[in-house]
Amino acid sequence: MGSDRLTVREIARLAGVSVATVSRVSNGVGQVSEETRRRVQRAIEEHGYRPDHLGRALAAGRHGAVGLVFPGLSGPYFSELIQGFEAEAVHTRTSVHILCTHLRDDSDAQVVEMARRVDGLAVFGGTVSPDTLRELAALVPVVVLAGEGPPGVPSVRAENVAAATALTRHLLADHGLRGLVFVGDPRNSPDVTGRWEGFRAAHRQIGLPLPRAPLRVGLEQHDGVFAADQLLSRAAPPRGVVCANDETALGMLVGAAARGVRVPADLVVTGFDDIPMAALVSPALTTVRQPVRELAGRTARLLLRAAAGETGGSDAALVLPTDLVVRRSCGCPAATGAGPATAPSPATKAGFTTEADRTGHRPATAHGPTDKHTTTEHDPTAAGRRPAAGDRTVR
Amino acid sequence: MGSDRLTVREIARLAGVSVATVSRVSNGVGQVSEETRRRVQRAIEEHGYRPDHLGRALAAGRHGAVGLVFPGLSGPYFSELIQGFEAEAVHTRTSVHILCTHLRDDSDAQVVEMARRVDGLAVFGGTVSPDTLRELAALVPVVVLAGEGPPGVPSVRAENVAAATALTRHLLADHGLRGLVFVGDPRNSPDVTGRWEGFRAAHRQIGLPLPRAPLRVGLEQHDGVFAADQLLSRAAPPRGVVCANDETALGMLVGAAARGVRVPADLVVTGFDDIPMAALVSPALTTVRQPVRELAGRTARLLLRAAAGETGGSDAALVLPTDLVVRRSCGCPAATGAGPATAPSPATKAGFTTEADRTGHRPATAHGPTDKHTTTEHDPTAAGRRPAAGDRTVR
DNA sequence: CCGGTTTCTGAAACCGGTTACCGAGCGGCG
DNA sequence: CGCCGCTCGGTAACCGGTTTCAGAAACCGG
Repeated sequence: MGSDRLTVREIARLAGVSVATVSRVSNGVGQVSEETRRRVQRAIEEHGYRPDHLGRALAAGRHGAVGLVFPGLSGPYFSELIQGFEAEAVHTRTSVHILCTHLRDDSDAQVVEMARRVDGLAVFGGTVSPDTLRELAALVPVVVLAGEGPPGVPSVRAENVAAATALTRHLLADHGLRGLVFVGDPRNSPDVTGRWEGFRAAHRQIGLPLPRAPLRVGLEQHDGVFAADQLLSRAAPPRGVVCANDETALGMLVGAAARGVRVPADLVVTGFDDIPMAALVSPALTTVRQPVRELAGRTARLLLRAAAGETGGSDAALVLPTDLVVRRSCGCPAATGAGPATAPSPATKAGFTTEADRTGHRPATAHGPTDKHTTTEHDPTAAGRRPAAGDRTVR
Repeated sequence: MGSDRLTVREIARLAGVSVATVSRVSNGVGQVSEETRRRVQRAIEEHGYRPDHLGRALAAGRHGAVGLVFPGLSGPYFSELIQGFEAEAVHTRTSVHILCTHLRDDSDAQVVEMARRVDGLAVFGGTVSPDTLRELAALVPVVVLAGEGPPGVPSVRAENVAAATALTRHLLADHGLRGLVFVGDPRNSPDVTGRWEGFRAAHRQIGLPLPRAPLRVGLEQHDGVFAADQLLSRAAPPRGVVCANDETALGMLVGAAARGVRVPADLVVTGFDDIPMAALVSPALTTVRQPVRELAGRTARLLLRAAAGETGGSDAALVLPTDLVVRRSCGCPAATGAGPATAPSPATKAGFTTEADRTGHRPATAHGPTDKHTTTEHDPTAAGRRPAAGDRTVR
């Protein structure tokens, strides 16, 4: 009558076998005669037995979970990233623990705490200190997402510097703009740092004096509105702004519209990321397309492999290619399928993307500037994003 | 020389005590002499020992984790919700597992699987079938977030029906609009269902024929742009739209602007949620404010208490009050602090919110229509959202 | 000096699984 | 008929903690 909670031993008693046999049947390993298997199977189903995750995890020495650390959820970029990551993880029956460090000062300790509950950790670039990152890497496999880790820690990110350079050169050289302002805080994240670097590099390459300090604002849409208020109330408002991401740029558009400032006639605005709205606003946003879903997928797969104990984990930094997407907000005419009014920046390879179907593959061309740690690959399984008709993409 | 991995037994050996003593010291429970405590403490610190989470969890019969199930991450609403939930959980050293069910057909099985790895589950309304919900509730404590659960399962949601009714009545009665279109899919989530219900109720109350079927689109900004394309290309475009959320409404604004349709002169647009951008666009969006952060916090606290084994869990449905926020997109003049041009809908209590400070408390007035399961409370610890200057809020 | 507390510590059971190892039973073959 | 090898299934150790229980030592009042 010791029919307490449902455990292996209980099921074993009910089926008249040993715990080893129950475990063998429930896991489908080892040799069990057909007759015994059936008997055990029946006992399992009859009582709705499901092995306890903790016991199993303890025995296996594996949590069956990975962690995802990010600063906070702002905008489609993070949403997409998290969803992509989660989708990949759930695919391998691994659960995902999240940790938002945003605005928390004791976050490093919490990340370390989390590291003890998972088999691997994906850390968004810039969310934890390098020291802590090393400490984590000593505990569990770690992959840095959208940033670079210390030596030995693999990372996955999108190319930012060259893309930002090309974008800025397009404004400086092709449109002849001067006095551009960068909107975003480079200290915010490695992504923004890279974009700011590219912004400066373009000025250097063209032979212009280095730009002024960036307008340090957050990455959300209302931050862009705020930035517009700041910039457009100046005595001499800038003729163009390079925003750290699309949200900010969209906010800038809204702020400009509220003041009657016309884009691109009075003010040129560019974004970064190519979120769905970027193609839908008017004027459509000139921006840089980032393969967010693939970024997330790659990170997840890399991490899951490492978490599963596969030692063949590359410690390389994976850099995914990005595309400059030229639309109207930079002052270019609406694309009609004909060539651009001005030649694209010489540092980039120009090309047109025609309407591609949902599963269309993007060609696996290696991106230009790569350092020795940099690999550029293409994953044919990742679904490409459908470019809006009429987009002109420059790589 | 058996200095293998760091376990209690290993530390016990090193400190020359028993495992029980190590456990006592590391947990700070029981009686341990000062001298022994120091010796054990030293061994722990010297080797950087931290008890394994799995072993501890197995012994305690508690995972130290809760799950959060939601359809997908779209827009600030979900972001805010998740961040609020996570913040509350991390506060009690509980980790958060996430599961996006979006577009996955086998999600019910995955939710059940997740239930075996956590001490409690917060399930977003409409993401799992009622049957599965009951199954889950038998396994672990469950709280339904933004929706209603089966009897015995507590839930937390914001008031939708009355708010949507008031909003729609405002358009119908105060602005005299007819032929309104509801933009959003009521099957999408309980929230949208409630808003659609309120939309219909307002027509009924005014004595108008029931409105046509809603324009079924998603909840993201680009869905709103799509909806604008659909509606504005009709032979007789509607004079007003009630959008299921602010994102859609913002997209509608963008789509209207692209076609030269003026809001509110040619088209009246309203939203729902009062996300930060709603007050910043022009015209500023008339919408309904929802206490998202509090929604998340309440849910989390309710769940965490239940997960900790406290039996005093109320199985009530908690309904948080919402505010109608009248701005310009409905056709009302810019608020100047003076009275409204037209009287607010008689079903609602009108009032002005002046600039409140960040920690300002909202008065704990009970909301009108409450059923027997409904409680309306006010949590003084939840930070209020700062209303934009000039907003007119109606409750 | 002695019985009774109180304080401290350790051995061992337990949480719920997995699995190494071993022995029993059986069929086939020399 | 005896031996070998294979299949099947059970015993017990183990994963890494917590906790019960009992015993030893110290302490106290009478």
